[in-house]
Amino acid sequence: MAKEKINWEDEQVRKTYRHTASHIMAQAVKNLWPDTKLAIGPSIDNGFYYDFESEHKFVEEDFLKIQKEMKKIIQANYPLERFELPREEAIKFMEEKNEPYKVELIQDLPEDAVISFYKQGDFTDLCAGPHVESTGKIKAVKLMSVAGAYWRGDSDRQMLQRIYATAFPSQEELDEYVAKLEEAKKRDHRKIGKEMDLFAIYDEGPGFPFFMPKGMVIRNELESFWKEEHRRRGYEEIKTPLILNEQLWRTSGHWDHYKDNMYFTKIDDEDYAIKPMNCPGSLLAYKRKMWSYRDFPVRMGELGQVHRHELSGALHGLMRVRTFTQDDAHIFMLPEQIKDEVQGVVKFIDDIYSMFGFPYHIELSTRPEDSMGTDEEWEAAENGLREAMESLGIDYVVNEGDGAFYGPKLDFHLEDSLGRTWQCGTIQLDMQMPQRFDISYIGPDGEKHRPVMIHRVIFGSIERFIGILTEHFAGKFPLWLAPVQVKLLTVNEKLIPYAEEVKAKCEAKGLRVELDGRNEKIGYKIREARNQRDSYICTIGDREAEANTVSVRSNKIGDLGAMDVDTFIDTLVKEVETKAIAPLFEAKEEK
RNA sequence: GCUGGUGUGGCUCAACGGUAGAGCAGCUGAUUUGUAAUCAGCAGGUUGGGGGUUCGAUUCCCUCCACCAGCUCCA
Repeated sequence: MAKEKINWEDEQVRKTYRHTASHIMAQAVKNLWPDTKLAIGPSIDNGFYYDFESEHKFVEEDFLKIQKEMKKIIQANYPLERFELPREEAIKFMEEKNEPYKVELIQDLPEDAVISFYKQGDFTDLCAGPHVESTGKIKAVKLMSVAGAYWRGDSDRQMLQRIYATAFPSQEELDEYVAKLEEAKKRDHRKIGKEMDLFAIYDEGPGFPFFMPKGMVIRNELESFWKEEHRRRGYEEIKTPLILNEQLWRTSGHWDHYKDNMYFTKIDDEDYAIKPMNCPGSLLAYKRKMWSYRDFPVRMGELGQVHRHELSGALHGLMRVRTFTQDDAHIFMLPEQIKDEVQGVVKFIDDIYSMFGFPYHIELSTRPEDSMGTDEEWEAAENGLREAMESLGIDYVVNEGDGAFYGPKLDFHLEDSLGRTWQCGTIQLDMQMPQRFDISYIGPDGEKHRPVMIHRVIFGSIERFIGILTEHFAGKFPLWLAPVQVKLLTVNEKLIPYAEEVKAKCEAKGLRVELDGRNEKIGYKIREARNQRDSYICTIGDREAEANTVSVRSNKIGDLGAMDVDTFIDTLVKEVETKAIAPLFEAKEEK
């Protein structure tokens, strides 16, 4: 059978294919609800969407109906025909079709733009292309979800209905994708957090997470690790208060640029604010004494808890909360030290992310509309970041207008289980706050000069980073972070004394160990330990007690068989010390 | 904040215009157990909050809150 070959690995091929699918979906929706107005319908990472305005509220029950209509269009195998129109005719064409969004799109095209359309059957859409030759080429489509989306991404404008869908060259590949999605949902940190009892968020405090004992283990390990890594790299640690007076926030510019995200309070009739960022506190700490250029760079680290009033609809488990701890640091330095310092932090972040095997990408966020400072200052700061990146030879994408109000930044984005990206690390170059707080150092000339300041985080926030870790490892954390490193299960009560001995040996070596000596069947205890994702589950029966062994199962690589207790413990200690993400044991041969 | 959806005991879910039911977890007892659930009993919910319609609402309506998806925003 002559099967047409599609190079699905090619991103451009996938995009073209799904873009055509999006036209088919638009046509189907127009067929079923002719009053619908069309906005835009691009392909995206794992599929495509189309934005509609319609009296009809699309619900999931409509999906089958739309898919059926799409099937008809696919079977009709309409060719996709491209044609171009001059601007005025193009506008007239879409006005006649009563498509105001399309008219607006055309009007906003540059004067010299080629205005092209694609026609399939009796459906025509404004489109730059390209497309596959005919609708029959599309083999498998599935509508995924419907959600609101602002026209042109502007929250002041009309909200449209966006239907998300995906398309694949075969039903098998589509099914595989859907199955993969289902699997990914099981790694959701909110689900695992509940199952493993790591953290919880209650109605009493939306966006204000509670960390339970097992979650605290992870958190404390991360923080100790963080402190150690920073000591090694020449950082000093400070702690600044959660509440500081309003004047400070006026000085810092937060009052003018960040007020909507802040919480306020009064003390003795004076106005105070709860800190949404740590930098003003750090600046006060800097100002406590005179600094010499010889002191630079000064690196002041702080695990600083901040509170931000995030929009209710934006909250998401530990990923976006209203209070979180930033693993912050502020670096004060000479202008000529910018490049080295930025590069140092980029490498620092890369070291940490690589250690966990996290894939990430970097974005350079430039000046936002609501910001302070002059164009020259911004340009200098943006160039500073650019140069540091370019001489490191690391790729980045530019995210226009997404910088902090005080400076541009390099953002490090990590992925969650569903491929959504979350900004974690960031390096922000600040030319503003040093001025606003009038900080200085004494240069070699004996005169006062203004230092440059970097704000930076590695994890981003402890909370978000734990969310990413949880999803990446599906709750099977690297041993050094695992809440329960060793779970001992006794086959019967007579074995408890031996199990206690093993437990004491583990504890003596600093391992987190739990003993389940309950009068339950071994299968029951194993099931529970596996559901809790305990790292090493050790079964202890008469055989083990006699030979001074434990029978071990790793939550990552499965059954390891019986092994000598001391060997087992020593290997675990090594696994913890090296912060390995995989067991140091060999997986046992499959029978 | 916006659009749409959801909200039943600790967890996962069922039911219904006539004042809620199961499994798991918990507790008690029996079972002393060899690699993903031993058996029995007990206890646990004014069905997210408030208001309305109704003889009667958890079920219908309104409103607030929270959660989910997406948008906007962001560590």
